[in-house]
Amino acid sequence: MTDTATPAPGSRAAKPLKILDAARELFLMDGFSATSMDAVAKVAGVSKATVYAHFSSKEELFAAMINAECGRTWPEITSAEIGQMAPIPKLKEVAERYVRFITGGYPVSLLRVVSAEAPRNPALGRIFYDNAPGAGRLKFAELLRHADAGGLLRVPDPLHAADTFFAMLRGDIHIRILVGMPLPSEAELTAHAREVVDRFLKAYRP
Amino acid sequence: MTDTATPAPGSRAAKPLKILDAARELFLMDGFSATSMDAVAKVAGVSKATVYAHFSSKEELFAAMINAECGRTWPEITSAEIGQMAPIPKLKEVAERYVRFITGGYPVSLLRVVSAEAPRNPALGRIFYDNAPGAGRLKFAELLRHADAGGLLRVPDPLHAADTFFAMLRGDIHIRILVGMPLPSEAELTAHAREVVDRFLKAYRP
DNA sequence: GTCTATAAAGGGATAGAC
DNA sequence: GTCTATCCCTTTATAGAC
Repeated sequence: MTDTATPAPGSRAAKPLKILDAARELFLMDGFSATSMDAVAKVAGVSKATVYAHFSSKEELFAAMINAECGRTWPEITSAEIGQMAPIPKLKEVAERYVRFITGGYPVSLLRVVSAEAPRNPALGRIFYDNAPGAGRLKFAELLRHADAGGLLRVPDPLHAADTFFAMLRGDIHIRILVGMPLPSEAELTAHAREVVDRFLKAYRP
Repeated sequence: MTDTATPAPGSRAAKPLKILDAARELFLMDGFSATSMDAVAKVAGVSKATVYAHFSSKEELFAAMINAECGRTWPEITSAEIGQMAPIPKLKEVAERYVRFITGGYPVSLLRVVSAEAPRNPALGRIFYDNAPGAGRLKFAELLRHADAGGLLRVPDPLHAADTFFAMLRGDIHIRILVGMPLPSEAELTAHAREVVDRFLKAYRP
């Protein structure tokens, strides 16, 4: 299974990776239909026949790209060092990280293309969901269960509370970014995250 | 200005409307790039040359369609009869309507195509935002200002609170639908709306 | 596996008749 | 305004040489 390791630049398996890189860049920027296999080949620095030697169709290349991106290790919104914090700083740190994460260009682009193709390829939507938002909510619900057990919060339905927490953090901002409106300033983002944590604590206070 | 009224089926201006109808159907289903002008002409029941006689390019037709859709009267989430209700039933009614609205196929499709084209056409994103989510939040913020004045809630930033309210209602559900996952049952939707209203009231209690 | 060259189909847009 | 027919380019995908 040496193929799964990152290959050296000159090695054989370097080309499929270059193709996937090019596919990511173009599909995420222009969407599925507006991206041509010619463009992918050009950006990858290979011939179009080589692209087809590794991915039998445009649909398959797109699916492979989405799978690869969803399989990535997403930034650890709820990481190990957070586990050691006290509950309230923990919430604040998660909020801060999540807001930064969802306003990043890359997750926005990924959501855009996945949602655009979802009517024709719901399987990819499911993969995206399970790996990105779905994974985060499960972890965070666990954190809320602990906060409940510790008596800090009263959370009868941790999964729904996790959804509410992240939804509040996305707020209006996420939709605005999705439709191409300008990003709020860093200060506004921080203020937003803090306000949301305060409201969330109040809403789930015992 | 007789052109602005709905023309009779046989009249001259009926064709531009048929073209716009076809454009809406196809663009919302397949996205901008995957929709061909041939298909629009076919669905509209006219020749392609006629399409170009009214809309000088594919981009212009798309923009005209988005403009027309955003200019529509959106369902009155905050309508006149709601204005007569007591504050809490008012919130519940708005919540119920909003959840039904955003889970409808049509608003989801519109958001999908607008967000997909937003990187290349931010002006359309702005039009969409100002007419749909943007208009709703302004109205609802007004409602919250009244609730604050009446002493029911304590809302220092009504606009942010309105964003929070709608974001909580979108919750995880909106993302799931965007990426093509199945809709929750009617009962789940109702339970969700009620839970959110309760949490919101608690979070903004004086 | 990788290339160049090309097939076969479909795309946006227009000319010219009525 | 509306049609038919067509131009010209791009697209996906493959054939065949190395």
